[in-house]
Amino acid sequence: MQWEELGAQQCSVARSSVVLGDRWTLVILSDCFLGVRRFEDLQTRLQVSRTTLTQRLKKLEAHSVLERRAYQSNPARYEYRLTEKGRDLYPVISTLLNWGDKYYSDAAGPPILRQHQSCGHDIQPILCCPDCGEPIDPRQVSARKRPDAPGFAEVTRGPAR
Amino acid sequence: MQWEELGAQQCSVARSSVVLGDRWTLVILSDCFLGVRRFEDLQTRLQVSRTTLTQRLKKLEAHSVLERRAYQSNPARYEYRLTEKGRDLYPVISTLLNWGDKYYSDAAGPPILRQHQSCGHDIQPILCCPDCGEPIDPRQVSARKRPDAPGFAEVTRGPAR
DNA sequence: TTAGTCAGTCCAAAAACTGGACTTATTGAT
DNA sequence: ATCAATAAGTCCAGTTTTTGGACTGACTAA
Repeated sequence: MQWEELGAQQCSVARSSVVLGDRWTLVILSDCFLGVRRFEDLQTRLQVSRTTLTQRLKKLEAHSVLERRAYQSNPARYEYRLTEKGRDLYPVISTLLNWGDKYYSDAAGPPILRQHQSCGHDIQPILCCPDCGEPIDPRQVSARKRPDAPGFAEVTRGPAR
Repeated sequence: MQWEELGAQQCSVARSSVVLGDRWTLVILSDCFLGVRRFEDLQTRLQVSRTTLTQRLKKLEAHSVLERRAYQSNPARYEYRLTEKGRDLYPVISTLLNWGDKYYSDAAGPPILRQHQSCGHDIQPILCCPDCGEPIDPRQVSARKRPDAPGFAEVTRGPAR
């Protein structure tokens, strides 16, 4: 299956992966959330090849995750800013950061600290239920296909038949 | 820069991307959270090439995100289960699902519904502050480098100098 | 006049991904 | 007893992506 065809799948993660699913995109976006906006800064900080960076930025722009805008002319220079759709990825980047912090940071702690301005604490945001407000325990969430949604192949469960 | 070298970066998202950053891994994990455990089921549902699926499962196992375990012998057959580290990715998959639901689902709504058993509602989990309990507004979270962490190149900000 | 900045493009080599055929061991149906 | 099916892969040659590094064009500052 080709990259783009994945988007036809009946699954929001698959559709999202068309845009986000590669080595660099999430890292680029993470830098965007830190305020990095320029080609040169991204390239220097991430050590990604210029060709790949160009392609990723174009793709993110094409999908309206980033907006390319001139910050000067003569010569024209551009910067990349998160759109609203891009800013809506904050929870994804943030939870990914939590996971990386938990499993891949060294003894001295996470390399980047996040402070909640409202309450002043350094935090790692957690998932909560928007209805009852409780922290989410994954085992308490059951997923089911929308009844009328066209489907995936059935899942084999349990021990061998 | 090569794939694995990315892990040496001083950023948890970069480190996480070594494991998760490709077309297939997030989709595979999403299926794992839906209870899919077998090679054949993953291959059929996702239409990923067998070679790539093999490689991804090996990688996820090597990073202790999935555990490969025999569910029968003669002939030996294996299934893949999320480890605790794998289950800790639930927030990432879940927020990714939210984003895909918001921007890529058709008029009939998201293809997969999630119900919170504790309160009975169909939900899309949101990020909250573990300290004050409030829903997170990204603009209220400031990120800074841990003072003693070895660093990235500085960021260029504002208009041209 | 020269060097530096910035946002890219261009290239050939290397790495990753593809579909499909094949393997091995077993069970269930004719 | 034979045949087809199931399951978890391996193997291969061809295609697609990614890479590092050199290069470009329009400026600015020394």
